[in-house]
Amino acid sequence: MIEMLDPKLIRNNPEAVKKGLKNRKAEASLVDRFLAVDEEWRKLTTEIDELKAKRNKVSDQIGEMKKKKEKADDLIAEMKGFSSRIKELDDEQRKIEERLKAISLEIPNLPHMSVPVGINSRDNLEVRTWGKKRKFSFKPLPHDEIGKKLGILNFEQAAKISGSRFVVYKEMGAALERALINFMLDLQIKENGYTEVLTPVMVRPSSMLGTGQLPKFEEEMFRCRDDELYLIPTAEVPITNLHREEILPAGSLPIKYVGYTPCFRREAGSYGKDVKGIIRQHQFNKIELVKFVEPEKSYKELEGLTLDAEKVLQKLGLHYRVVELCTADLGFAAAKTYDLEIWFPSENEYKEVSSCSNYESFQARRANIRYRPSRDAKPEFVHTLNGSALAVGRTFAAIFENYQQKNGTIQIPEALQTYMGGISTI
RNA sequence: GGAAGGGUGGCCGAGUGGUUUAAGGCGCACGCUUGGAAAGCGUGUAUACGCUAACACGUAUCGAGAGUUCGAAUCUCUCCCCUUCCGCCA
Repeated sequence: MIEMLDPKLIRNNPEAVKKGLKNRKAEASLVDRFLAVDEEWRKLTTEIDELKAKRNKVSDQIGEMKKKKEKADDLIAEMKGFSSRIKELDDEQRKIEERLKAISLEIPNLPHMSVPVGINSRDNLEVRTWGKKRKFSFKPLPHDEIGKKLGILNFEQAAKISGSRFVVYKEMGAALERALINFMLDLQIKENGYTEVLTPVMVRPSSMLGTGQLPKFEEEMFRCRDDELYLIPTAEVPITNLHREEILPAGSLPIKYVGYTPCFRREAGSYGKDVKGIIRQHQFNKIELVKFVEPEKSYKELEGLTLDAEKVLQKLGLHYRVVELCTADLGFAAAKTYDLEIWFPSENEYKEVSSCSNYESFQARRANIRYRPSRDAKPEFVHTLNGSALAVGRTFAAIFENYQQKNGTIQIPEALQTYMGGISTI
C-alpha cells in the first residue's frame, strides 16, 4: 500500500508529525484520523490472519488424508462457508485500507528541521546572492519587446497556430534557445558528472502517481484524448520513474541524471499572471537534475545540487539570489527547497528559474524505489532530489533583459558564444 | 489498423487442483577441499505486513482484480502490460 509518510513515524511520534504539519499550514488532525483508522486496520488484520492460518492448516490436513485415501468429508463439511466469512472480513479490510490510503494521500511531506518556520512567502529566507544588479544608462526594455523588435520572438504566429501562452522562436532566437540547452547539458555532464538521459515526454498515469502529480494535480496536466497518456510537466516525472519498483544494489548510489525535455503545463488558475512574454508558457524547455542518494547524505547532496544549478547562472554572468523556502511555501512533496531567482531589470524583480528540493523518502515511498545499504542488508527507501538547471525559456528572457544594449542589440554571454557559431551579438 | 504468442524468485526456466514449505539451472554468499586458485562437494540465498526485546511464528504475493473450491501458480471471467509478424509511416 502506498504510504506518503512512514506509518511507523506517525505511530511513534504523532506529536512531532503534527507540529511539522502545523508549520506548513497543513491539517494536523490528519494524524489523529490516520491513527484511528490504522488501529482499526491492525486489529482486523490480526483477526483475518488467524482465520486464514486455520484455513490453510485444515486444507493441508484434508490434502494429507486424501493422499492416504482416507475420508475427509467431515472436515470439508466443517470448512464449508469458512472462506465466505473470511471474504466478508477481507472486504471490510479493503474498505478500511481505502480510507487509510485516502488520508495518507492528503498528508504532505514534513519540513526538515532546518527549514525556517513561516506563514507565507514573505518569510522565505535569502541565503546568498551572486553578482550585482547591472546599472543601465537607459531604460531597460522587457524581454518580449526586445524579441519582437529583433524579429526573433513571434507571439502572433504562435497564437495563430496554438493559442495564448505559446511562442515561436526564430533565427538567432531559436539558435539561442538551442545553444542554452546544449550549454546547460554539457556543463552538467562534463563538469558535474551527471549521466545524460533523453526520455519520453508522454507517460502513463502510473508514472504520474509515482512522483505525486496524480491524483492531486490532474487539472495541471495535458492528457491525450484517445490514449491513457499525459504530457509531462517536468522531466522529474520520467527520470524519477526510471527506477520505480526497483531495489538498487549496494554501492550503486548516488545516481545522478541530467535530462532535457520540453515541459507542458495547463497553467489552470494562473489567468492574468505573467501574461506578457515567455515567463509562463504552456510549453517550455527545461534541463532537470535528478539524484537518487543514501538518506544520510541527502542534505549534503541538496547543497551540491543547488550549487550545480547555480554554476549555470555564474557561467552566464547573471546576477541571482538563492532563497530558502519557509515551511509555509514548501511544495507538497518537498522537505526542503532552495529557489534560484534571476533579476529582471525591466521590472526590477527576481524571478524563479530553478527550484531545488530534497524529497527525502516521500517520492521513493510512492514510487517504491529502494536500495541496499550493503550486500546483505534489508532494502531501504532512497532519498530523491531534483532541481532545474535551468528553466531554459526564463533564462533566455533573463539574458535578453540583462544583456541588452542601448542600440537594441543583445550581447551573447561569452560561455554561449561557441554554441552560437562564434557570434557575440544578436 | 490486422494477426499471433507470452507475463513464475536477482536472472534463465519447469510446473494444468493437495509433500510446490515454487523443481532444476545460473548468479551470489559462506564453509569444506587446496601451497594458492579453478573444479568439486555442502549450506544458504525474495518482498511487504502483523505479532515480538529478539529469535521464532503467522499472513499475503507466480502481471492485476473478481469467481469456482475445504484448498488455486494451476480451472473460469474481466482488465493491464510486453514481445513477434503483417500493413502504414519519420
